[in-house]
Amino acid sequence: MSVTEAEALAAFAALSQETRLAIVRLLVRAGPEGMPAGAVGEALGGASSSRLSFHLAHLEQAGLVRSRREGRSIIYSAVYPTLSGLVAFLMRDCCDGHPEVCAPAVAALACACDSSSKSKPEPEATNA
Amino acid sequence: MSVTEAEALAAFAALSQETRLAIVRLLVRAGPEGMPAGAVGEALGGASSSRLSFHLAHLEQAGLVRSRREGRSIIYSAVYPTLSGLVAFLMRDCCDGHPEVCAPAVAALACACDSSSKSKPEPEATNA
DNA sequence: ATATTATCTCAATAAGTAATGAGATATTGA
DNA sequence: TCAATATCTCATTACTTATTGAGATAATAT
Repeated sequence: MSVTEAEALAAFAALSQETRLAIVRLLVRAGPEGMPAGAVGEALGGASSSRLSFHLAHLEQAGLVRSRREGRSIIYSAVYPTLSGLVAFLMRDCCDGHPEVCAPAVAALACACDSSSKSKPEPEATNA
Repeated sequence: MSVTEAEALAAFAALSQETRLAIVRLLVRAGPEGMPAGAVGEALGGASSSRLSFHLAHLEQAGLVRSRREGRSIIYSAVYPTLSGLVAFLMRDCCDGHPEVCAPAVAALACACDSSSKSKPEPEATNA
């Protein structure tokens, strides 16, 4: 759950690239089960295999995604705890001296996660 | 409050550099009033003025900080709505298909912002 | 074993980003 | 106006990162 500065830097760097940000968004939406590299490439509109592999490896090294082999495919999935930790890292700093600025961020989250944060207080599955 | 993909990419790129991340954290803690460029440089342990100016300009272009002239100093301050929007951007994607993964993120925020999110449901001051 | 599918690895090239140092601009006080 | 303070701008150099294409590795089916 806690993210070091080095980890945050790596994660931000990974997220600051168009292809990688698209991959992360795609995998986050794909859910914990993830999807094979080939499907990611197709969804991105045909990225070359080497390029795709490069970005997936970068994301994996940054801890934003993970992979597992399944048959002849390699399935990639988002690592939700890293995303949560990144948010916590930013907000922790944010709150440190001026808690009042956190309200809007929490409000934004509460809005986006309306059904989960208000109706489903169930224990998390993939959090760190 | 809404952040486009291009804005998110710019913000992530800005946050992925050690000096700039340190600046943002410093300014976020400095509060809405901000602090002069020179003080930022000193707090960072003596960065050259050109280097500091370069990074501050980068952050300002990414919408993470803003500046105003005050006497002979230029005061920089964090733009909280961009940070909130960035969080909302990530979480919006996160929630889109799998709301259950948001719970940990919200919990992390609620924990970090305990006093503000639970005791002070006052209207936000700097949100977009 | 061989062919096929799926993905990774490597080397080369191209492009973008950061640090440095010199100098320019703006504000204030003598 | 002149000097001092505070910060920005520009050019150079060094470093890092992304793309491409060829080829290697792993798993499966015939």
